Amino acid sequence: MTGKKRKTLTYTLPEEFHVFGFSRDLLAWYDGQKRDLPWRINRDPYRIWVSEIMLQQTRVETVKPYYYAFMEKFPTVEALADAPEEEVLKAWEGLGYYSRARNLQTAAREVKARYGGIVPDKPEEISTLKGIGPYTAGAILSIAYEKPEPAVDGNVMRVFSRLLYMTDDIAKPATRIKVEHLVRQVIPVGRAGDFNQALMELGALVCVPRTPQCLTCPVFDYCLARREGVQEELPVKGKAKPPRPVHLQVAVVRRENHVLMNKRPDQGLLAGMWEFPMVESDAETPAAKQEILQDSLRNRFGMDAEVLEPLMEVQHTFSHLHWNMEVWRCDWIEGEALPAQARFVTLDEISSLTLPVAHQKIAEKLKSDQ
DNA sequence: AACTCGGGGCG
DNA sequence: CGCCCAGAGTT
Repeated sequence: MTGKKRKTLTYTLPEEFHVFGFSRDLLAWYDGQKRDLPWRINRDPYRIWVSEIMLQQTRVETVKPYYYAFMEKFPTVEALADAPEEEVLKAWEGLGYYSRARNLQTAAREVKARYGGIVPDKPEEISTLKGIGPYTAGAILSIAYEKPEPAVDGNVMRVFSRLLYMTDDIAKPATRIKVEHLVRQVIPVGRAGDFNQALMELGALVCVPRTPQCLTCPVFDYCLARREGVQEELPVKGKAKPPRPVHLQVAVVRRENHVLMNKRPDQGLLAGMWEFPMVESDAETPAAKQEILQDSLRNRFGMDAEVLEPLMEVQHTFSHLHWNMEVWRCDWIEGEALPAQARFVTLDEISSLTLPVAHQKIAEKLKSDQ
């Protein structure tokens, strides 16, 4: 009965918002309750920038240790711009969404070359930098430069959907545009950065996804969803597609005390990271799996190897993929001319390469078995 | 507008 | 287990 399409809804701010009440009460709460976070010690645009990139789709507690290490290693735009790409990727290892790291360095080099190392403070300039989308542009401009720009992330979407009883699907891009227009109307002059952070802080600490803590909410009085008792039904969000299963045969090819590793292409999934060679296959029988793996090693690495026995199975789920990995112990037989992206390394050397978590699981087992 | 792109924490 | 996280780039 209920179709997917719905009449377009428009929202206006209740009168209370216009008399500074909402912004004043939210900021007062933020001034007293804000967390002590490492990117809040000053307003250095580069420090804010790095934090915002790391925080994309990533929790504060996860980011903290990476942030400390990253700022230690790359303290300035120039330090990041001049660093080897491999080192930047290594600093990102385990954090996920690795294109963030590559784009961040690309943008740092752009800032050094085109803007004299100064992060631009104009929306139309900063938005051209790789990895800086609508949210991150608004966050840097408001927090570092006090520009009155909205910074609408998942927290702000949730907070506003409840405040204004919005039933739009927050998974849709059009909804973010609506919320940006609404936020723009309530940014207090001179405190844009704190206000945007206060909205996010509220979403992170009080107006949380499940079981929002309305009794301690500083803007309880303004919330239309709470007024109707529907705060736990909001926001509306369409369901994501389940991850697609992928079956992989993985080779641990040993040659004396070395293991064959392969560097993934510099585009696409896990770009530029190292892995144990593997091949996608829906083969059913062990013999068929062994043959496919052996053929793949010959075709891709010009190598004869014997696929001996199963070592372990590894499951790993991404947002859109589910890897079923069957790992095989293999022995190198012959073949010396490895392609450029492949190397034999010792177990100790593996830890200096940048590996995705799924392959770290394999490396750990090899180390524990030796 | 839909898809790709990681990994972990929590109820 | 499903959901969500200070989203952006590509098609």
